Amino acid sequence: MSFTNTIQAAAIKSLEELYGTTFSANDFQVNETKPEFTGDYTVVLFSLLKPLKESPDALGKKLGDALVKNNGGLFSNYNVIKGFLNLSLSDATLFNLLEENYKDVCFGKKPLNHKKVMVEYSSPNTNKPLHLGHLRNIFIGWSVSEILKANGNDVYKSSIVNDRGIHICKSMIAWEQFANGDTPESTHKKGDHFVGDYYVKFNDEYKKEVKELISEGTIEAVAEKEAPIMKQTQQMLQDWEQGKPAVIELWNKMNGWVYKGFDETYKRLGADFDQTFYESQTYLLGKEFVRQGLEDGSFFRKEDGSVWIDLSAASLDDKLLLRGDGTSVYITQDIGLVKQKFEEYNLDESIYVIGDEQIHHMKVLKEICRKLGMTFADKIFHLSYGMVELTTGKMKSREGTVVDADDLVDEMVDTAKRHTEELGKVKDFTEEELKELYETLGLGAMKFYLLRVDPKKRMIFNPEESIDFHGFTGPFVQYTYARIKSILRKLAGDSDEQSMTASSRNIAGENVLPLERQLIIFLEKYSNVLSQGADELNPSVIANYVFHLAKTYNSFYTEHSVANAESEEKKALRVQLSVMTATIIKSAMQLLGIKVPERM
RNA sequence: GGCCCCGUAGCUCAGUGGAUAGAGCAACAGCCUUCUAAGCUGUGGGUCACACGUUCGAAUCGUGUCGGGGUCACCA
Repeated sequence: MSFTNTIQAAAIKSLEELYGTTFSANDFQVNETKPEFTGDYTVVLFSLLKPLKESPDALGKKLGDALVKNNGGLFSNYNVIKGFLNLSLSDATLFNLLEENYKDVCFGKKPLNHKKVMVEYSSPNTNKPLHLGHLRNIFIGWSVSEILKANGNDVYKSSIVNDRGIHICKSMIAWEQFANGDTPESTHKKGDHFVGDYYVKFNDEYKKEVKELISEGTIEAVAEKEAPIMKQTQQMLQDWEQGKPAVIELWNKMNGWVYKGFDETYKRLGADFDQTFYESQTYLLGKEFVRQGLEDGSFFRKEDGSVWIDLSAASLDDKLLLRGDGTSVYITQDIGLVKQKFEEYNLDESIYVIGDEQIHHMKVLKEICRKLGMTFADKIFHLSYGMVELTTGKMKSREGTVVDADDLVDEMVDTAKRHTEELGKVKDFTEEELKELYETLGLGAMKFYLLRVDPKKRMIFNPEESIDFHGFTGPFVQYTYARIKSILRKLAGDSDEQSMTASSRNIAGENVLPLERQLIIFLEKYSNVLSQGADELNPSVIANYVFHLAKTYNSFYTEHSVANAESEEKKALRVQLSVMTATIIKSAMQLLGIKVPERM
């Protein structure tokens, strides 16, 4: 229960004693007091005035008096401005809050819900390397998984690899025709980039052939179908489905190159999966499923042999499930996979991290499951996130405006290196330590940048201005952490951390200063933010919180000294505040997949 | 055209019923002999797209208009 709720419960109790009727949480609001007013929490009185036939001032005074008197010193005093009753917490309350929170955060409080959830994310095609869009997807998927875990759920991270289909054959054909036996090893290229180059090569060649045919008098639509390289590709897809050994061998070889490249990138990004599904397997499940559905009359066949489902009941159009020639379409494998997921893992929820362009697709998938009486239809959740666009418009691979994931990471790590060298604070670091620090900072900046925005919203990335290292950024938060650790290292010289953080209870005589008060109250909110992040499946909630926490600490830090505090008691309090802040920063950043350095 | 999402400072974004709408960047002015200046403090910057409505109270809820995007494939 959050502290706001505690206060509301106290207010309800007081109101009931004062007026002899019952009240509920919906009758009035309790908020945090705005900084320009005195107080910590505010009871908004307006909604109570009419039913109680009171004036704002009279009600404020009655309720304020009662709250101060009846809660064992919870509040020190109050003030009433217009319809707002502002309550100030007593120092004793603040110490208690800190103490309780300290125990929860530093020694762990396990939340209650215990759902089995699968989070599917990344889901790349094996014909080209990962790009900026994948990065947003990967960071959101990974972070949401960790946030759900931190709230006590069993989470399986999964990925579906789109490893078959005409687009995969395109890069295969191009390699066969133009590579002269080159490999990633022989060209010293990362496998996914190597294969991606042949995908581009295919498109160049295809365009050339179409143009040639048109110049020979073929009309465009025909030329597009008749271009020799396209016909060869279609033939290859058929050969693949029939399992022709040479094609399968090539397919395995090239996908192997791509996986090696992906693994490298995932490793660097810190992304991991408990289960990887392959479309080359799930599409067979889907086909089998369609066969059954056709038998029991859930689906129908048109004259050309294609198979459909009627979704008019959900006011959607008929949906194609299998082509006339028996090959499967995009949604066919999805149906196979959804069934497999729920049957094998007994899930309470299956979350798909997919772009918002596929909202309709996911709606259709859900509707198909529902129509087929699959009980898990309502446990499918599409976590749709907005596309990442560039200031110059959309990313298009054909126009070469795609921001490559590996390139961007390299660039960020380089920038981190440059900044660090300019500041020159870690000259005593070894090569290894420096390398690690640059990765921590570069990736931290990038992840924070992509996660601080609400996933649902589209976001715009300006490739000209590189991602910042100042202000509302990962490195800002990392820096705050490093500064705290620096203080604690110095203090650890005279006493160990245990006794440093022992207790602030014996400082009751001291006044808690405004900046200390602010920190204590802000720290208390963390557990709420955690559950909010899980409820909304939204890492940006965490990112925003941890930034404000760091900001609050920095203000405190510049005003008050920890090591040279006015008294030993003050020092104990400030050490405890520092330890708490560092612990929460580390934990929150971990949920975003961001490491924090001891020094920077 | 139908359905869905979005519109808040010059830019990138917070803020889903409460007080004078906030941050970061950019601009300007200050702060390092004291725990790390990747920091802190301050100044300027707003018709919360527009209109009407609901409410004691609306950026937030409802309706409509305008503007931007997505989608409605035998592409994935």
